[in-house]
Amino acid sequence: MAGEIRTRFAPSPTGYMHIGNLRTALYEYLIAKRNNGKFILRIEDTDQERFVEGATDVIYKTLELAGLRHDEGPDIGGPCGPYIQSERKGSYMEYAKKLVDTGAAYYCFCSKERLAAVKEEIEKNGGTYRYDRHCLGLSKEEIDRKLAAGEPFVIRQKMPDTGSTSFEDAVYGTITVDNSELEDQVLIKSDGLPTYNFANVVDDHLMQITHVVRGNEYLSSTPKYNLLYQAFGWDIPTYIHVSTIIKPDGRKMSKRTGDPSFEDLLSQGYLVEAVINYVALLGWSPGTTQEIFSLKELEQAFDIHGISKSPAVFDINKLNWMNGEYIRSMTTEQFHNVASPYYSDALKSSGIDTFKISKLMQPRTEVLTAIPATVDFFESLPEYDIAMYEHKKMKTDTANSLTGLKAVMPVLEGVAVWDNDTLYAALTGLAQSLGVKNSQILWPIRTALSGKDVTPGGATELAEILGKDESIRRIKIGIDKLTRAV
RNA sequence: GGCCCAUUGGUCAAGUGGUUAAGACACCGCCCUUUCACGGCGAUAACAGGGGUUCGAGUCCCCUAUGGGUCACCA
Repeated sequence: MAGEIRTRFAPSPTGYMHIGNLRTALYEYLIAKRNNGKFILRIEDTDQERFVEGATDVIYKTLELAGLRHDEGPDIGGPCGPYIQSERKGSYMEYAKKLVDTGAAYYCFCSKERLAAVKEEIEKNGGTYRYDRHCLGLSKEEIDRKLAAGEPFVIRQKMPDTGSTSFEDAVYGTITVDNSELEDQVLIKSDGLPTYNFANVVDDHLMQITHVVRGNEYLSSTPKYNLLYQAFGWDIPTYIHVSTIIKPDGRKMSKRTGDPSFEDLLSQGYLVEAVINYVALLGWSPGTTQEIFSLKELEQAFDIHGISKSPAVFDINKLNWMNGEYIRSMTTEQFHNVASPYYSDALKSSGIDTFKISKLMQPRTEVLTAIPATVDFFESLPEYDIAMYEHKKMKTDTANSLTGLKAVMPVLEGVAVWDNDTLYAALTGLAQSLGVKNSQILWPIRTALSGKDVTPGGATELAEILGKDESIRRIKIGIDKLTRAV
């Protein structure tokens, strides 16, 4: 383990994996892989009040779906277990007491009521509340007496009275904060469990984490962590703080405002690979113009240097494009596999060759969920307005559409092989012999076949898929409609 | 409010004192074309503002503005 790069993903189980979390996990995974290191999963569940049933399963499932395999974790074990903080609670108190012994921490018996009162008083006068160190001056005897009497207590970190604390961040550089800004934060809560701030440091050390990746909301508490590392005499990890992912309106992505989680995106028709690729590039640049990266390629290319400091807007447009790129790079068979669930049962049992539909759909699909509404007309001809036959650029109107469709009938009846090429040759031949533009024949047919103004493929492609009988039936319907109107 | 951080086109972003300030998405136009897409070509569009330092500043320093974070026995 010595000398090895070790990163960790340390979510608290809330039951919702938002995109920012996913990106953090991804970066941690990539840093580990890039350096032949280990990627560790640790569950931070020290907040009993926020416990959510089944939430850890969401985490396992997401990592697995995303392909971010961890090397150590609650489900697979490892040399630094247990990997669930609530199962490690015994050791935190021990470490906190070590700090008490060296004077880097102290017992505090202040009630929440007293703290609240002090805070209210200070804020009433426009001041900034910070714990007033009421218990710092307690004598040894007094402390022992209170402890023996079973009084509830917390353990607080003692911040230096003077000077300042600096730390290095791989993204933001050197950051210095005046020690007077630092509060004597709680390390051990009155329920005996550690706070996140403390458990995090202890566990990162015990698990020999070398690179800590987290959201930059932790930037301001990092000096306190450094002080803890120093008090213990432990090595300080490389900090990598990443910016937030925001929405076009500038607000943070959140579950509350209905923003999609990783799983939501998948169910909205995005491919895992595309989401991973997109998220990797949200806040990181490879320094080249390459944009399409498989996870394997990211493992090779990822470099901390390319992480950006400023927040990134989650742009669904670009994700759409990227999803389309992934779809287009598939083989037809692969696309057919992912598209098939979006074809209705009725369509699949209609005798229509859905593989041919997939062929047409592949270059036209960005998001899988758009498929049903695009192919519905294959299943049954929708009601449509004959105004659709009028098209300026195609030089069609209801009158010449009607004559066109009538002229088309015998050609279709007589065609030898019912496929796109043959049909196209026959119909353009017809147009030529009639002295009209191809579009004047093909546009009315496409309209009659689909009843839609936009279709995935042209008249003859649709005709091939619909088959001779159905195509002719639909064209007759078109002729009827037009005849009644003219 | 104190402290910390950020700011290159609408969006993602390259850029580490000397560039005509890349590339991509979106948008717009043209080509291809049996609609739509795909593909190809092209156009519009940016260093937040002001002071310095320097022969020279998107790059370094200061101020201002705007945005974000943080100030819990939450993580």
